[in-house]
Amino acid sequence: MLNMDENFHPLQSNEKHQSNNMEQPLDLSTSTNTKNLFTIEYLTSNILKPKQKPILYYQQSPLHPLENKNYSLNSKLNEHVVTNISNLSTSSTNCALEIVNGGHGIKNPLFECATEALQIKYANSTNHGEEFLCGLCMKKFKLQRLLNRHLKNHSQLKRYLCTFCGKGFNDTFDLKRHTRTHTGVRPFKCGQCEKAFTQRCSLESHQRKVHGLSHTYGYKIRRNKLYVCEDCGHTSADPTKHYEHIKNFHPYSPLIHRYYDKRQFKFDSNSLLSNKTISDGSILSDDDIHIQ
DNA sequence: CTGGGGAGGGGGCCC
DNA sequence: TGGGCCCCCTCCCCA
Repeated sequence: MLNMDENFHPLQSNEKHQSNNMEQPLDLSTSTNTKNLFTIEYLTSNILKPKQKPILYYQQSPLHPLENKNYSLNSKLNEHVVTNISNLSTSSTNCALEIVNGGHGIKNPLFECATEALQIKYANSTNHGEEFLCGLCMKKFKLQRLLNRHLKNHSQLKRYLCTFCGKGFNDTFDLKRHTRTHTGVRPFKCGQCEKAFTQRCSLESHQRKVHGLSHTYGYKIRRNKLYVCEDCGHTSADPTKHYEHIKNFHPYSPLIHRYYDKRQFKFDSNSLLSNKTISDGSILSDDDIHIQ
């Protein structure tokens, strides 16, 4: 059983940053020679070596990749991006940067123009009857698109880059998961002790090994979805409360404009939001939420 | 050896 | 059909 933070209060900005524990974010600022800046050597030479345990949310400040300016909150960065979208679209860079993962990542500007991934894709995609075979590792897939995604795993060039450390991922969810190592967000809290984890499987492993608990889920059965605010760590099992939290505390979050996207919010049929009738200014109470 | 952190990779759903 | 997103299991590394 997970205990949601029933008395959530947003931390003050000076609480979110541990100045004595700050890593220097990767310099992704634009310049007159953007293409040279985004070389593989550049992107990999700045990856930070030492591991540092997160203490509070936000050890590092979210960085605007074009302007090389740090913001106290991810939502502040998003606010700036939103209000300066016209300037962003007319920037002088030859490689237009696209921010992903709520401002914590960027699309690798090298990915689209590089030919390596495409060469791998078209040189090794073979169809053997009902199966699709990877020519590099001989793995079989039921669908062409699963093979295509698998082929990207053979490329060292990653589609998405972390703005904190420059590490690359092919999946935005992997980037989001990785970002928690920088922000210190630990959504999965143990109900038996004070421990919290970045991944659900880590929590279940902890509960199984330390507390002797065993979950009742079958193999590969999906758990109840937990909505996580990657800005401040607020969690909720209720999509409506999650939406209201984002709207009230992070009004410039990109998620605000995607309430209709069922990949982001799965409202039930009784929810006002499911009918797209959003109530402005309504603040939901922070009830204690437990999920099995 | 054990527990925790982090990541790789595949399945599935929605846009 | 590809992209995006979320989830799962699994593995590896480290203290």
